[in-house]
Amino acid sequence: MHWADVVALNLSKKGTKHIVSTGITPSGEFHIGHLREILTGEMISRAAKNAGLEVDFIFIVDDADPLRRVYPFLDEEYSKFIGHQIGNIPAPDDNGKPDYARFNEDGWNYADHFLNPFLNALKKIGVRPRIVKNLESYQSGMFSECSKIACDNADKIREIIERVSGRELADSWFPWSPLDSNGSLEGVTVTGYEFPLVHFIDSNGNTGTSDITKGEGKLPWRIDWPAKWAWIGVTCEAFGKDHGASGGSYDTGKEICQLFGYDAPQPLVYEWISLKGKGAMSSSSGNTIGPMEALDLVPPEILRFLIAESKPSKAIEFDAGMSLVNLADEFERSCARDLTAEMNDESLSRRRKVQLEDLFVAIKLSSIEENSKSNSSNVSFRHLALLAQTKSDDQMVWNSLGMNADNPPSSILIDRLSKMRTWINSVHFPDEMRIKMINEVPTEMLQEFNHEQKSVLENLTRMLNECPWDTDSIGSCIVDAAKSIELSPRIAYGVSYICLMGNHKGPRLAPILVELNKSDIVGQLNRCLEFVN
RNA sequence: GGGCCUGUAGCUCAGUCAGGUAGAGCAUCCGGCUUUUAACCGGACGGUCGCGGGUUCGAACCCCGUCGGGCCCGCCA
Repeated sequence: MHWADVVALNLSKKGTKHIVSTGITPSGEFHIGHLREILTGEMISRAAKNAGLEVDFIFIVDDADPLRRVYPFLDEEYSKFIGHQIGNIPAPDDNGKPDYARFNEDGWNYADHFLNPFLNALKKIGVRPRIVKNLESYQSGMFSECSKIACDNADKIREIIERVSGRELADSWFPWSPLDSNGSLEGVTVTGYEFPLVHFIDSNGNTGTSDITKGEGKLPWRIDWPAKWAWIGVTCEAFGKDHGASGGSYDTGKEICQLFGYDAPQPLVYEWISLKGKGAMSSSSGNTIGPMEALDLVPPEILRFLIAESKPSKAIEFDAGMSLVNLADEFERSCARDLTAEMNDESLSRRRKVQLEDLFVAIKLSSIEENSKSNSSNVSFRHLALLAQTKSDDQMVWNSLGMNADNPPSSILIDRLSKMRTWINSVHFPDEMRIKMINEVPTEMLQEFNHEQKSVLENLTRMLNECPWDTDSIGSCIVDAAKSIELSPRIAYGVSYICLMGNHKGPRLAPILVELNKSDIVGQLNRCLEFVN
């Protein structure tokens, strides 16, 4: 059974109405790793709906969290905002400096700046969660009841956190972080509490009060999380393995939740996505790839498939090079198969059947529109990559695929080609997929040349030199170089690939050569010819 | 210190939760096609399932141990 269906099955045992929650702090650029958080939750929601459950899928934006430090993409000017809530400070402009103008005019804040492009990407991926913004929720009093319970039970919560996480909390620790008069959550020490006011002294020695029913501060993360479960009514949440560790925030949250009179949601811990060969994904390293960037390279189904086909416990290694090519091709191949028919084969082993079922569900979950079948273009990415590299004109690509005015390419395919061109022009496109002509003489291969190959090379060099430089003529030249001395054209192609690409095989040659400089090609062949003679 | 994940064909992995004679894709090789889409079609090669014990009629799968790899537990999703 597919992992999403397993979770759905568990949920169905607990009731028919469910709220599946996900949450992210928009403290910087989003990357593919964040997509796992959202898509894992979204796929559980879909599976639960298919199981006949009533499901609300929400995305909690933790914009009440403070800015932790001046990230590499930020100007040093942001140091004065450290400790301030990211939904309350200006967004960085192109130079990483705070954009006060936009902030003052239309409230464009730091959190929105990073969140909005991600939401746009989600739309393209077919994810439409109900957005819950943490900052607003605090300000509108949604957290009031839980905050009161937390403050009233400060000792119990302290006991839970210290016992479960094994960490010792400072004497001054209190389950509420007040905002000081400057709007910072850092360096503030709580000195007293009587509902609804928390008294504090800030880092400058100024005293003040914070009303916990008005969002003049926030609950610390380990309490904030279970408080959200309680007031929203979350019944299922997928979260990263950091929270899932023993003594982590899920463990403490589970107990703290009880104080709010609520049972913790069904958990699902997922593994991280890392960049292949480059370690963990991080927005500060230039190598990271964001959802928006990936969407420029491949159709959105592919990104969904990445998450759907891997069990959440599986660490995913990803890059926008060969990993993506293989992933995309696997998706294409799988779509083209008639899995329903394959599953009906009675002779299959149980395991094989389960495997097919999981793949079937994974593909279904990869479709952008719920419950629609994913469309396959029946053209592999490798193939399309070749065509896109050898033909600068789209129409020539369609012709090559046997498409014309009567049999036009689908909009899916047109989009796919356009993305392929973007990919090819990007740094992500893998070298091994790139068509490359060689300049050096492939001496080792040429040493193996027999008499026939030498003769063909001689013919080829001479004929190409006299050849009009268009696709048909070049094609004829290559063939004639062999045929004129009663040899198979195959030999001529083999010779061409070795001399021009340093390989025994290759893609259709004439359309590539026509794009290149004739004298360069003939020159290369001449150097090879000199060597064999 | 606590915990999680992981080790299966050259590569990437599925299969482990419900034990029943080892699976897929890629790569490689062979064949077909031959003015050739590194395309496509057909086939082959390829694994003592990290290691050692145990349970069982039967273990990649369950239990115990062990070795290797990755990661999380600093109020940071």
